[in-house]
Amino acid sequence: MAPHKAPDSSRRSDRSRRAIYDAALALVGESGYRRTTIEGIAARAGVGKQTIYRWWPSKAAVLMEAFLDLAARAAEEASPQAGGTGGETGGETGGTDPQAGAAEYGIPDTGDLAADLKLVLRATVDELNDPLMEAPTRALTAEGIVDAKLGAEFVEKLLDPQLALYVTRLRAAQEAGQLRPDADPRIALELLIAPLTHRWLLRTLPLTHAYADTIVDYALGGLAPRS
Amino acid sequence: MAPHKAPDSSRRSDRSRRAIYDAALALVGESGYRRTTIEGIAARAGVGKQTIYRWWPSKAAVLMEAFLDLAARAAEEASPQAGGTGGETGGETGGTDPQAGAAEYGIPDTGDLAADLKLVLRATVDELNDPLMEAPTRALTAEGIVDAKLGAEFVEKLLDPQLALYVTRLRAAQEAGQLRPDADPRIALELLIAPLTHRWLLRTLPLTHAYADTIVDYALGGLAPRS
Amino acid sequence: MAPHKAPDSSRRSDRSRRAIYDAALALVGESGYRRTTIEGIAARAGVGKQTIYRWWPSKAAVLMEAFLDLAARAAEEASPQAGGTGGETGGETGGTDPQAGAAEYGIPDTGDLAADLKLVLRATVDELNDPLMEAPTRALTAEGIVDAKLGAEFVEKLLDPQLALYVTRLRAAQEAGQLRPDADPRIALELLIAPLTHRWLLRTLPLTHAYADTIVDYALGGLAPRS
Amino acid sequence: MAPHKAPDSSRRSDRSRRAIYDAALALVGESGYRRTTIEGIAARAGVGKQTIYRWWPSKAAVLMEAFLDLAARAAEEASPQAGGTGGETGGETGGTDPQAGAAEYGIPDTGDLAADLKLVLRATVDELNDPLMEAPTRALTAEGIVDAKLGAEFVEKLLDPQLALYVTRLRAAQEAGQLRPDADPRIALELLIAPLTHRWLLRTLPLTHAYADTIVDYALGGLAPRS
DNA sequence: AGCTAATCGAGACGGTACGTCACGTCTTTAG
DNA sequence: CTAAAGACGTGACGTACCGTCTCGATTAGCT
Repeated sequence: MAPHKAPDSSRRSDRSRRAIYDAALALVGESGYRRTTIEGIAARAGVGKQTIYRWWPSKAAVLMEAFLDLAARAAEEASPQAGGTGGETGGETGGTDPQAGAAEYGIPDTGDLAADLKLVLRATVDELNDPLMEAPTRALTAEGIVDAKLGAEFVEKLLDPQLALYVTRLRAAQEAGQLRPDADPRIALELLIAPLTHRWLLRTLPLTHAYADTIVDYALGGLAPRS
Repeated sequence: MAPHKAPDSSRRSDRSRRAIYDAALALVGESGYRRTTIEGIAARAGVGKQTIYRWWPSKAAVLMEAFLDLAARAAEEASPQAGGTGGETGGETGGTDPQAGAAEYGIPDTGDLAADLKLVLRATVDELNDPLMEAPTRALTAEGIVDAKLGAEFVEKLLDPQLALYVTRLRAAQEAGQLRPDADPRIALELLIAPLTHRWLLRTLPLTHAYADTIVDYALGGLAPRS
Repeated sequence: MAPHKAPDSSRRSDRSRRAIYDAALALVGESGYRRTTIEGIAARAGVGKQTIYRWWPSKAAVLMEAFLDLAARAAEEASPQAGGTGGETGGETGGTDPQAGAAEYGIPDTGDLAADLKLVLRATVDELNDPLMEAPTRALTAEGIVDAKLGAEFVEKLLDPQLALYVTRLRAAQEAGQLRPDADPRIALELLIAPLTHRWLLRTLPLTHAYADTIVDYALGGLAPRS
Repeated sequence: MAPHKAPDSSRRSDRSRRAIYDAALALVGESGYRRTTIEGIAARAGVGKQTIYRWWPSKAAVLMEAFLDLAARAAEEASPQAGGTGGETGGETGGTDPQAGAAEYGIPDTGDLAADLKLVLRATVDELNDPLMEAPTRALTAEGIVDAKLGAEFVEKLLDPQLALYVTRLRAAQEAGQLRPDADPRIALELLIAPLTHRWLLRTLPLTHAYADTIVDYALGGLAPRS
C-alpha cells in the first residue's frame, strides 16, 4: 500500500512528463478515455511504459495531472503579471502551482449579484459545452465518482478552489445586503451550481444560457410566491 | 454495429437470465464494477459467455437490466396491491424503479409543500446513503456520464419517471398557490434535486437530512432577502 | 505444479499447432534461439500468445515438439510403407507417433561390425555438421543441460530411441562373436557416440569422417597394444 | 560490437570486482543461472550496474571469470608449495582450474596406466557429481554450447589445460609400451573423457565410479574379442 | 411423438492491454 | 575519471478479458 516506493523525483525527466501530458490529453480527446491506454500514451509520448508506471498509479491519475497542468498553464498564460487590482481572491497566484485554472480570476462584483452570477454561470455553461474539454472532464468526473480517492483529489484540486470563489462573492453580497444574512454561502452556492452540473452530467435537458439565468432567478427569488 | 440481430427471445432461458442478474449484482457488490468482468459473470452464473453476448451489448447493459429487475422485484414485493393515499413515506424507496414501484405512489400532498418535499428528499438522502445500493448506482451513473447512449437509457428508465413525480406535485402546488405561477416545474425541481445529487456524486460534503431541509428552505424562500 | 490444468485437447486447432511449429523452427533458424521470443512465434504464426501458453509450458517445450514433429514428418515421408524387411527394430513405426526420426531405419548389419559402425557414425557426423539442424539442436541440448525436466524429455524422446538401435546392433555383433561377450552394449555404445557428441558440443576440434573412423578403430581394437 | 573500448584497468576497484564475483556465484547457486540477472548481481554486490557493464560483455562472461577466480583461489590455497609425487588423488579437484591449480600436478604415473586413469576419472566423477559445482558448471557449459565465442573461451581456459595432462600421461604410456604406438593421444583421451561428460551433460544414466572403471577397461582393452 | 432448429454450457481462438522485469545506455553526484 | 545510484527507452514476459467462433447436448415449438 506504499503509494509508490517514491523514486527520486529530482532526477525526473521534465521532457517525458510534458510529453506524457500532451499525449494523454490528445488521445483522450481523439478516442475517448476508455479507448485511451497507457501503452498508447507511452507510445505517443515516445516514452517507456515504465516511466508512466514509475510516476503515476493509474491512467486516471495521469489524466488528472495532465488536466491540472493544462489549467495551470492556461492560467499562467492568461495572467502572468498578477497584481491583485480587483477581485483578487485566492491568493494562489504562484505560477508554479498546478492548482489554478480560472480560479484566480474571481467572480466579478459590480454590486448587482444577479447579474454577476449570471455572467459567471453563463461562462460555466460555455465551458461545459466546449467540446474540447468535454471528453476529459467527463472521463475524470466519472472516474472520480467510482474511485473515491481520485474523486477526493478531483474535488480538492479542481472543484473546491472554484467553489471558494462563490463563497467569497456570496459573503460580499451578504455584507451588501443582497443575500439573506442567515444563508450559508457554502450551501447557497450549491443551489446555483448543482443544477448546471446535473444537466451536464446526466444530459437530461440542454444546458443553455437561458437555463443559467433562470436558475439564478429562481434561486435568488425563491420558488414560493413573494408575499 | 448491427443493433443485435435479435435472436428469438421466446426461446430464451429464464433461468439463465435470472442467474446472470444475480451474478452481476453480486460481483459488482463484492469487487466493484471495474473488476467485474463478463467472463466472471458467466462463470458465476454457470452460463456460457455467448449467452451474455447474445442478449446484451455490454457489461453496463447487463448491470442496468439487473438493476431494473432488482428494483422491479423489490417494488412488486412491497406493494402487490398498490395504494398510497396519505403521508406514505417509504414510497421514495424507489429511486431505482422501472416505472413500476414507488413511481406509482407519487409525492405526498398534505397541502404543505415544504413539508412534503422535505419528507421525500430525506428519503432520497437515506437511499443514496444506503451502502448496498451505492456501488451499482455509482457504477451505472459513472458509465452513463461517459457513454451517452447508456446515459440516455439510464435517464429515460430510471430518472425521468421519478422527476415526473416532482413535476406533478409542483404543478399541484402551483394550483394551490404555494408555488410561483411563472415557475417552470421541470426547472424548479432541479433546484431541489440537483444539490443532493451533486453532494452524493462528488462527495464534496456529507449528505444529511439537515442538508435536504436547508435546500428546501433556500429553494422555496429564495436566497435574496425578502423585502 | 499441475502441469497445465489441461485444456480440452480434442478441441485443439491443428492449423495453429502446425503454424506454431513452422514459425518456431523458422525463427530459431533465422535469428537463433535466444533472440526467438514467444511473442515472435505467435506473431509469425498468426496466433494469439495465449494459444502458445495454453499448450506449452515454455519456449523450449515448443521448440522440442516442433523438432519432434519435424523428425516425425521427415521419417514418415522417407518410409511410409514400412514393412520390416531388414534391420527393423523399434517397432515404433506408427505413422502418428512423433517419436521417430531416423530411428526406425536401424543400423545395417552386413556382418562387418566396424564397417557398419563407421557408416552410421559418418552419417551422424554429417547430420551434426548440417548447418540447418545445428541451431535448433544446440539450443535444445543446451536447454536440456540446464533444465533437467526438459533434458529428460529430450533424452527419452530423441536420444534413447537412437541409442536403442546401437544396443540392438551390438547385441547382434555379440552373438556373431564380433564383440566381447562380457561387454555391456549400453556402455559400449557410449565409447562410440560420446566422443562425437563431445567434439560437436564443445567444439574442441573439427568433427570429420576420419575422426569417426578412428574412434571406431580405437574403441573396437582397444588402446592398449595387442599382445 | 567494439571489443569493449577497454577502460583504464589500472584504476579498477578490486573491491567491486571481488564483490561481483561473490554475488554472481552466490546468486547462480541460489536461483540458477537463468534467474540470475545483472541487476541482481549489481544490487547484491552493492555496485552500480555500469560497473559490471564497463568490465564485462555479458552475464556469462562475469560468471566465467568468477568461476576461474574461484578455482584459482581454491588452488592457490590448496598448494602454495606444489608437490604431488605419488598417488596424489585430490589433485583432480581442479577441473575448474585456470591453468593454475591442479593442472600442474598432472596425472599420476605409477606405471600402471589403467590404475592411474581410473584414479583420475573417479575423481572427475566425484567432481561432476558435486552439487555445489553443478549449477554454475552446467550453466557455463550450456552457454558455451550456444555461444561459440564463449564456448571457445571455456575450452581454452578450462578444458584444454586439463586435456593436455592426459596427452602427457598417454604419451608417457606410449613410451612405456602400455599404449599402442600408433594411437593419437589427443584422440585416445576423448575415448576416456567423453563418455563421462556425455552422461553428466545429458543425464542418460547415473555417473559412478564403476562406470569410470568400465570405460577405462573397455577403452584400453577394446570392444572386439581378443584373439 | 418425433423432427428440427435455435439456445444452451463450455471453452478454444486471435487479439489487445495489462503491469512487471530486465536489458543496456545515459546522467547525476560524490570521492 | 571511476564509482554508486538509478531514471530512461525498449521490449518480452506471462496473465486477464475481450468478443467471435465452434462444438455436442438439451430443449422448445411445429408438423
